[in-house]
Amino acid sequence: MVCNVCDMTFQRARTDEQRNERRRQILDAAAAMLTEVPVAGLTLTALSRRVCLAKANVLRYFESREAVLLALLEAEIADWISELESATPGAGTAPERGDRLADLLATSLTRRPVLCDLISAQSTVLERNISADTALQHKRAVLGYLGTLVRFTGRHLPELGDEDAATLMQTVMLTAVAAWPGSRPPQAVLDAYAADPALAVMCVDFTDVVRRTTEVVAAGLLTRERQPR
Amino acid sequence: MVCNVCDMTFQRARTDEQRNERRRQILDAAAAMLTEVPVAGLTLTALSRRVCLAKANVLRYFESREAVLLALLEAEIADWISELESATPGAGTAPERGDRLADLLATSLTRRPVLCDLISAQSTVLERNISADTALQHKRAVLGYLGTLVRFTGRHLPELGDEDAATLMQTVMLTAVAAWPGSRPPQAVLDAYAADPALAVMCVDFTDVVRRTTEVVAAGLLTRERQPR
DNA sequence: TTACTAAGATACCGACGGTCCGTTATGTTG
DNA sequence: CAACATAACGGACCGTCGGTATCTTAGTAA
Repeated sequence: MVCNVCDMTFQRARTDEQRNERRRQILDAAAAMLTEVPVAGLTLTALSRRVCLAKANVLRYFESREAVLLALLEAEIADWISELESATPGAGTAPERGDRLADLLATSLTRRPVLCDLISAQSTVLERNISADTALQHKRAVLGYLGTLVRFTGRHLPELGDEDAATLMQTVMLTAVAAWPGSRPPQAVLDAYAADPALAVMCVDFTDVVRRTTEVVAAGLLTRERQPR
Repeated sequence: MVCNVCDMTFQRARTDEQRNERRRQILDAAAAMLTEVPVAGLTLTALSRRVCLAKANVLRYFESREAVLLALLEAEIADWISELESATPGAGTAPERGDRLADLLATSLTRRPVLCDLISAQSTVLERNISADTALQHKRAVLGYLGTLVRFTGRHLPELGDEDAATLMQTVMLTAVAAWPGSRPPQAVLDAYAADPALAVMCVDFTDVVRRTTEVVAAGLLTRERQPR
């Protein structure tokens, strides 16, 4: 199946380098598809068609559909973090810096729908059908990224201790995960929301929720910092 | 298929009352199963076996598998709220009442794993495969419950305005949804967590996260209340 | 007793994730 | 250049999923 759509420079991957290239192609295709369909809608058949490979051959490179998505998640997190790291903390009072951090997190997450989709599907959908080995490896990777995020937070709000910085980041991530409109309801339902003013509340703005949560939690933690119980 | 396990007092539901009884039996069975398997693992076949009905007959009472779970979700929320309503606000400073509210929410949610499972699966899993009509009806019901929860919060922390009470409850629910260990990883993975101290962090305590988030967010909102930007 | 209606049971559908096995491209050796 | 060994590949296939169509039969009313 020589594909004239995909840029297959070789038909059969025989060296390690070529195999890595195949993995990358699969991940790229998955990422592209996730901009069109929700995580649950990404099927192996469709993915394999996209990379011009038979389904069995996708499973040759990843132990399961979930393993593909988990690998993609790690790549997306790494990319996001490297974007965050390029932002310098800046000056101002602690609340001001908290607000700026809130804005930075909210807008950068909003710009990465694929990442948000994957994170929010992580516990419910992804961590099934995975060998214990893969799961552990993934967890270790995520743990590393979490540490980086906490240090990042600490650099922006040094008045928070390590523990509170971790709490802040944890709360923000949890909120983001839950507030992400995972897979949007069908259009008919959205239309009905728009028609009924009472239901408009249902359409929470993701960016706004994440920003507000970060601001408020940072404020709460800073308050407690000053006057510990 | 006359079942000697289920308490089928009639074989064929012919009156409205009997049909409601069937619906209740189905919901009860689903609730019981959710204490054993995660939402994603509750299959129509298993559910129908449990209520001693053919699969097609379960779908006679609910438009789809998701509709069953959505109906169960509403029932569980209603039950939870009626438990919350029975708690009286009590006295003390605002932060003290905030902490008590945090504890109340955290412990009551922890005691309701089925509710947490369903809420956390709501956007990702449940709101698919539902007619627009059912979706709207469900959303309206949830909206009503949310309003009750916000009023409940306002009664415990009257110094928060309506808007901040809503923000608090929203954040708490979002955090709870995301922190809920949806469907637990396989036992082998859990064992490995226990073995590796660095991975122990992964086992966040749900009750603790919800309690802390509520406390901190309440504190943050109260701070801003006193000194609006 | 008979006839009608709707609840229940059965067979089936397409799509899913995943596996098996025969085929063949491709680098290596004579 | 030809023969070979190997492993990437393709496609047929499996069991299970949610859901539908259709037939059977229980329960009621005439």
